[in-house]
Amino acid sequence: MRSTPSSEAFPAHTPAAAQIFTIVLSHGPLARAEIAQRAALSPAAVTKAVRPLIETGYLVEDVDGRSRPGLGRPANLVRVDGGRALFLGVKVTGDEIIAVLTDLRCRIRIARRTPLADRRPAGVLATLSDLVLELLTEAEGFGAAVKGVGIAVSGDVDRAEGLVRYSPFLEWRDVPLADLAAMTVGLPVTVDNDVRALTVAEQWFGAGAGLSDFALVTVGAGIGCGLVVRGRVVAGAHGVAGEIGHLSLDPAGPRCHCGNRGCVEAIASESAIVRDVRAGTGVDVADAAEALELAHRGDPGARKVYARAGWAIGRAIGSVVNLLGPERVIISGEGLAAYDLFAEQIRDAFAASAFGAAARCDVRTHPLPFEEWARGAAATAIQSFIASDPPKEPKDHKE
Amino acid sequence: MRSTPSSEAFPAHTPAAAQIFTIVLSHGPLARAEIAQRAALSPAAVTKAVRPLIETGYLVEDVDGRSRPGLGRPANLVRVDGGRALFLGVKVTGDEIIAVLTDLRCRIRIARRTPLADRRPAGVLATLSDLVLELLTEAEGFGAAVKGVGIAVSGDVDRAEGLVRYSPFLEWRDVPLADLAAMTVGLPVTVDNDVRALTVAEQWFGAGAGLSDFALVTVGAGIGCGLVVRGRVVAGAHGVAGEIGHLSLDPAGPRCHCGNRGCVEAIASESAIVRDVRAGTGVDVADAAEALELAHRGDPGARKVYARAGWAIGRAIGSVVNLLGPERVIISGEGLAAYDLFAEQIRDAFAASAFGAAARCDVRTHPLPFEEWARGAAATAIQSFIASDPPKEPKDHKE
DNA sequence: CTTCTTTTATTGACAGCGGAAAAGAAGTGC
DNA sequence: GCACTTCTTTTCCGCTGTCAATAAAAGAAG
Repeated sequence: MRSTPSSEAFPAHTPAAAQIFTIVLSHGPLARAEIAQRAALSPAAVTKAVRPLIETGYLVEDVDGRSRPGLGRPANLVRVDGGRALFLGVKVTGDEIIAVLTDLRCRIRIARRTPLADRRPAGVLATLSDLVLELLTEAEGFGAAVKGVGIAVSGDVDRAEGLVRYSPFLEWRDVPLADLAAMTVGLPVTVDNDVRALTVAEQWFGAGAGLSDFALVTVGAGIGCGLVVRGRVVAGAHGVAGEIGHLSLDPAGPRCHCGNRGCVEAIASESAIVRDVRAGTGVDVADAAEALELAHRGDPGARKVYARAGWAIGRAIGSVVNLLGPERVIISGEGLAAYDLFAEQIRDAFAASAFGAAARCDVRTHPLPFEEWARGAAATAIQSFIASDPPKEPKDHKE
Repeated sequence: MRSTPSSEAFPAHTPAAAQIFTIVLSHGPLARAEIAQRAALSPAAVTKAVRPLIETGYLVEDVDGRSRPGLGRPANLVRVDGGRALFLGVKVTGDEIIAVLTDLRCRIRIARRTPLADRRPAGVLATLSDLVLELLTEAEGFGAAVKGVGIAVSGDVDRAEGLVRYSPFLEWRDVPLADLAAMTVGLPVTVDNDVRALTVAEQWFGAGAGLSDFALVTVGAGIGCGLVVRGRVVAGAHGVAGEIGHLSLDPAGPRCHCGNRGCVEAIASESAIVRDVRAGTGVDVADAAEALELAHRGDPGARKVYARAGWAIGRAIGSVVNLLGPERVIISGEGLAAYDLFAEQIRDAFAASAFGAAARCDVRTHPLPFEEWARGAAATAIQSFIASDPPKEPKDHKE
């Protein structure tokens, strides 16, 4: 069976051990006693679960970790040894592939991007494999094995099956990407929707760490949303969830490619902003960057467009908050470059639409460098590795 | 401790046993083998978990239950003995209290309603206690003990604490209703938001049985929504969730009491419909029933108002579906009396706004007699009883 | 400097849950 | 009656996590 080279499995046989590891992963060095509290387990159980993880090197005792200068015996802190394992994260967009090599703590060691010539599955797979193999050879210098590969694709993705059901940008339908990729790279492969992948990264290593209910809103070429409810990323019964971009906010608004009017994406996506800035100012801006510059130079027409985008985003966040009551909403994405232009409108529109106690929700931003999407993919690989929630193993194709 | 008379606890000590009981409760008579499948347990585990439940009388073997006329040994079906325990469900509205006595399968045995003179906590509590005690004496004829009381209140309710944080209709703030009621009735009391309570009833005994992801939309005096994600009712980090009524659909729409424009409630609630029918027809209809009659008689102005309400409801459902991807949406509530007037618009607006695979969601209606809200409250009591998720016990006030 | 208090960590005994395998039970078809 | 199938139960067993007791590592108190 388990034919992958050097693939001793992760020694968290029990769900509790995986939970403990995840807690330590998200919350830095921790005392066993505190782990016990957070996991609602007895200290003894923690000791026993931690031991094999230390013996295999996934956890280490923090030597200088002497905390609590007050009473009692000081705690022996435990943390995850990031260098113990490596992972690859790959984000496939319509015109390029971004790949990162991360450690077990999802810290990026190397990042690479390659333009994508051919969007068809075979073409993507070829480019992807080259990039992955390149990173795999480079990874050899880091003294740890690569334990898994995560791939993030926008669209309707079935993670359990490793199947890309439909991706509009790539024009794919029912591509068994996990199996295909696993065959060429010889490692376990996890495939997930890009926004959900980013949400996992945020949940474990970012602004959502420790929260059981939060939402991640991405603003950029599209408007996306990842949802975490009771500590789990929402995937929806049909693999579709968080489609915040097509909430319709104004029946008199601009037409959207989805057929409706006044969708958030039809108002606040990059292409919508470029279109509206052109129409509103007469200046023939070529892309989002130029539109942004025009607004930053103070052009009132352009600023108005951004203000409206902020209104739409704030309204959309209000809808999410009213429906799910998250503890926090994290706004991220390339669109944050324009944040100063619509921060106020987002806040106002959110405050106006949030109902009752939902308004207590903490709305904040989190910058998102371009490798972040690929890092999200790596996070899903780490998640699969820990859960031993078997990703697509190279060989056996079970059903 | 456990001082409640005749309160031998429910003998499902393990989560698995509670899960098994819930499965049998929702899915009628079942063979142990099928229970094992649904619960992802071994048949042996089911046998062992079922035995004490049968010994205590909560489950019974269906004598005539010989299924599967085909091959193999016929199954011995097991079902919940509804008559083994009784529960009370109470719904508190602004001007009346509705109470039902149900059995363990949440079938209504008696229903009562009493007008409410005084909305202040003390007044409500007095009326509620009278009604509950009346039902408790009547319950003595049914040969089973009442095991718990559920109370449903609209607004912001913290079920874990049994606390009504804020109820606009009652003008309550931070009323520890569960403790207060438990003291006067001497039984465990569960307090929950009314829509969530109804959602529990739907999840266990109604159109949501067996589904892990669905939404319940109630149309009536207000527009509410209960959400079930991965088999659990969503309560939100701050106790607010499913506030579908204040999704804003049209910035040019009618003003809502929440301060916004074009909220679903400002278009499709009973009061909004009455207001708009008056304005649109010139007929001074007194209430929703008259408005409905006018529309049913074919008045085009009135019909238009209902059509617009249908549009708003369909849009709201579309938003829920885009965000959460439920398997099914159940439309219910007193507003269903007008369903023939806006069914088409709901369907169309939903279809137009649902994105991609989310459109596969099954949207259906489910009638809702007036006692149903109280039945929802009883369902929460049953849920607390099974989970032994301790509701508010009469005596000890821990924390 | 010794002793007490406080908190953390570990150990070993133990209970209980759930699985595997095998046997038993209750039918149909031949 | 016999073979076959499927459901149910029994027995045994491993494993997980709790409990209670103990060790360990400090500061505080006298």
